Amino acid sequence: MDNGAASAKDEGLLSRMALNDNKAGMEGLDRDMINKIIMETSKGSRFYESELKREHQVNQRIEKIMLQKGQITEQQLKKAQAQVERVVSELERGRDLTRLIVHVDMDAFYAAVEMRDCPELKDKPMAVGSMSMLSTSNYHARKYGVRAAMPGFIAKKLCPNLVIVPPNFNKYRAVSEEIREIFADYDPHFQAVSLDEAYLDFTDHLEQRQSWPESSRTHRCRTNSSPTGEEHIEPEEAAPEQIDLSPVLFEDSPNSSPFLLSSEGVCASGGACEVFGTSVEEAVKEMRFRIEQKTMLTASAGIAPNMMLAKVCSDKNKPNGQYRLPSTREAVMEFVQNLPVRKVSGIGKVSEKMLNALGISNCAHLGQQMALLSLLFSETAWHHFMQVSLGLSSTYIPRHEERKSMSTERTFKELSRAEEQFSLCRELCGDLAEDMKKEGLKGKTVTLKLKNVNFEVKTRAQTLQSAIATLDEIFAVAKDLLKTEIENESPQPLRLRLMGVRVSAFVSLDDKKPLQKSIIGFLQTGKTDSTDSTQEMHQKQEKEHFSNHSVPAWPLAGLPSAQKSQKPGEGGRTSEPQSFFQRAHAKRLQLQAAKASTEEGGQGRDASVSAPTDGCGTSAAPTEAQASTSGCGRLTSDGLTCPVCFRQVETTDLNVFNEHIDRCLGNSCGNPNQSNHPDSESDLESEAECKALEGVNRCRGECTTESAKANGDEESQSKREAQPSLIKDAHPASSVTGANHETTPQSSVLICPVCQRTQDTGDLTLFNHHVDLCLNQEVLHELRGQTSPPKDPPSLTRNRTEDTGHLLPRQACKGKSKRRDSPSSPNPKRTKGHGPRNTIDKFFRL
DNA sequence: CATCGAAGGACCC
DNA sequence: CTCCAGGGTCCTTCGGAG
Repeated sequence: MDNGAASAKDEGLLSRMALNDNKAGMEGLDRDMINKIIMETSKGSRFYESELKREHQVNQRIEKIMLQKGQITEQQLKKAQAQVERVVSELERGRDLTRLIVHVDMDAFYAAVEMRDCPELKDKPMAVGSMSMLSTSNYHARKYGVRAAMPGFIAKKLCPNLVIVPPNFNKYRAVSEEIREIFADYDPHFQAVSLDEAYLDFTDHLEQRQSWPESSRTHRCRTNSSPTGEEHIEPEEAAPEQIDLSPVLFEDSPNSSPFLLSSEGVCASGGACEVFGTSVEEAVKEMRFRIEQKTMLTASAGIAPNMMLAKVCSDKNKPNGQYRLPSTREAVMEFVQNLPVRKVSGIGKVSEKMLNALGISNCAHLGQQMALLSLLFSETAWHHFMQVSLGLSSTYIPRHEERKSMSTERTFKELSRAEEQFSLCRELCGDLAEDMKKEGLKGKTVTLKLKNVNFEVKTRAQTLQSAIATLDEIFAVAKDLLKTEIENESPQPLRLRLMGVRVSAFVSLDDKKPLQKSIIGFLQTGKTDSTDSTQEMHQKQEKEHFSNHSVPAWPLAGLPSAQKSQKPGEGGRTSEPQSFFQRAHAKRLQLQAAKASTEEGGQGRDASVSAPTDGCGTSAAPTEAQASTSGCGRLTSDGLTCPVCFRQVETTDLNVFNEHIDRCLGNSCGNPNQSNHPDSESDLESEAECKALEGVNRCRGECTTESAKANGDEESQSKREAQPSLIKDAHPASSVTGANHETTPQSSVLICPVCQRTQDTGDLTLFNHHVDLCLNQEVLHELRGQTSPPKDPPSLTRNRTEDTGHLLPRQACKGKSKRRDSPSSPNPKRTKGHGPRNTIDKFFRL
């Protein structure tokens, strides 16, 4: 093709194909050269054509939007502007700068782990992945333009010397466990985003930290020589007990006692000590320091008043650094003004391009164009944009909820023969069934995913009456779906390059009555930390889940075909009550913490954080040290040391070594997460158990899916029950729901999660009523700027319809406002207008 | 007319 | 020589069943 046409095409393609130097470690490279190579390598491939096509579609979307934009009248814009301003002030009113949210992110995680375990890789450009796809690359490789999500063969063109190491997830998982233990010390409710990333709320920790003696903020440098031989090289024969491997003072081990510290504090030989201050920065530094000491890997962190900002901040000083954004409106606004929209989590390539087309590239523009955006995008989308532009986002870190689906997919050369396709399908179903079994899942929907050699993806789903879980059951459905597709293509065979099977719409497996768990779970979370309550025991099976999805943020996922039709007057009534609920919970925890610390120096809850005298047994000592995978792969004269079995593996071949680790992990803890749910309430003696319990608490939702398996028969249901207060609204009609409600907390007592008082009733309706009242008061309290103490029971009848009050008053957690009953709202159930309108809801409306 | 399931996408890591 | 992953979540649109 001639240059003109080609370049024009490339121009558009670049946005999809070109490397985006969004990531750290890519400054100052010859981007043009790199892009040229990428293009030349891709040209003509099916993938390339596919991208071209998508690019085209995006362009059409943009054209459409531009067209709509052109038809907007002054009138409309003006009206929109007013509307926007209203929302802004509402959001502004709810701005919360009191929290200290931290986002931690390991640097080039997978690559770093591999480098740590194989020093030879240290000075070479390397990446983890395969010839077809890289997961991550080290900083050395990034200089060549090699980065995550880039196929290996292209990376090789950019950097012929690139070493590609196959990923070993089990190892990363093990390391991840280590850092999570540290995270838990600062926020037992932290949310793990992925193996190497997490959000933590440091607020409580900081509060307690203020009164900590210096000894509690002192940490020892590891004296072991690192495989990488980085810092102080030390004699091999490190301490026999490796006490020096673990930070001197910290919860889980006797080592953490100040006494021990002092004894070692002498820092006899080379064992230097680090003392950290009481500020957030210091606390975060300390955390990073500990991570490095323990795993020999570095992490970066961002400190800000909310999740979205923290995330952006953690990227600021990426390799091994941290950045704090002051908790003042001015600082936040200024920070946001210059923030490129693409940096915001949730705004990807497509969104960026569309916004760019509207002349919006940074958040300042975003704010300026809100009126326009509100007319061109869906409510969910523009609300999100609005929050971003104001530097607002969730200040409450939600724990992960239970998984919603499970799947397996595989890419292969080209598969056109039906028999092979069927057998592959069966194989996938088998794998999936196996995985599901591990977590005790059963689902009603089976989805078959197919991608042909032209990269066109197609999904076909079918929902059954009842949930299934076995190979045969899944295959029976998947097979039909596949068959239909094959027949559909008739004479022509399906030329597949990928096939996947997914199961969703989980239902509580086995005996457990679906419902109750959430209720009980919720109630119990109330006293989650009171270590003695027997309820604790049950709680592990329930996952409290405030239903909230406050997932990070997704702006215009689907295209927001500017529905200008969206009557402003009708708009989002949904508020995210959840936030209130969660806040109530959070607040409660805070109170407890405060109480605990004043009374006992934090014996119960947070023992892990504040207590050198931690009550959790003594067996812990070795835990941190030994568990450390950092010792892993330590090259010795004749091999590597397995971090799991601690045996020498006679090999220098990383792959062999990794396989060994896999085996060990497979045996010992096939499923670390689900393996230790303390079922007996008796043994809490060993620290290990304490930990396990703690893990249950904090992982609830994230990893306890198995024991807590999906509740409810349908998600809607589970959401509905998330909140006790809503229960009363449950439609009796729904047999399922109704039935579920019956399953009242048998042995446990009803304790109001808000006021903490035990309620003298077994009747959930009554109880819910009480909770509602409490909640309402709390909400009122907050809305009034807490000037007025809990006042009389909120008028349950009041109902101002006036303003279509959008957005929740305070922290608007990510979008999802448009749904009539925002799933994230504490009031999950669809209160179809009738019935006692949820009281919480009412509040939001005024 | 409100709800729901299916299909297609965007995004994240 | 080999020519772009896999696991998830959520949003939006659309059409048919209730």
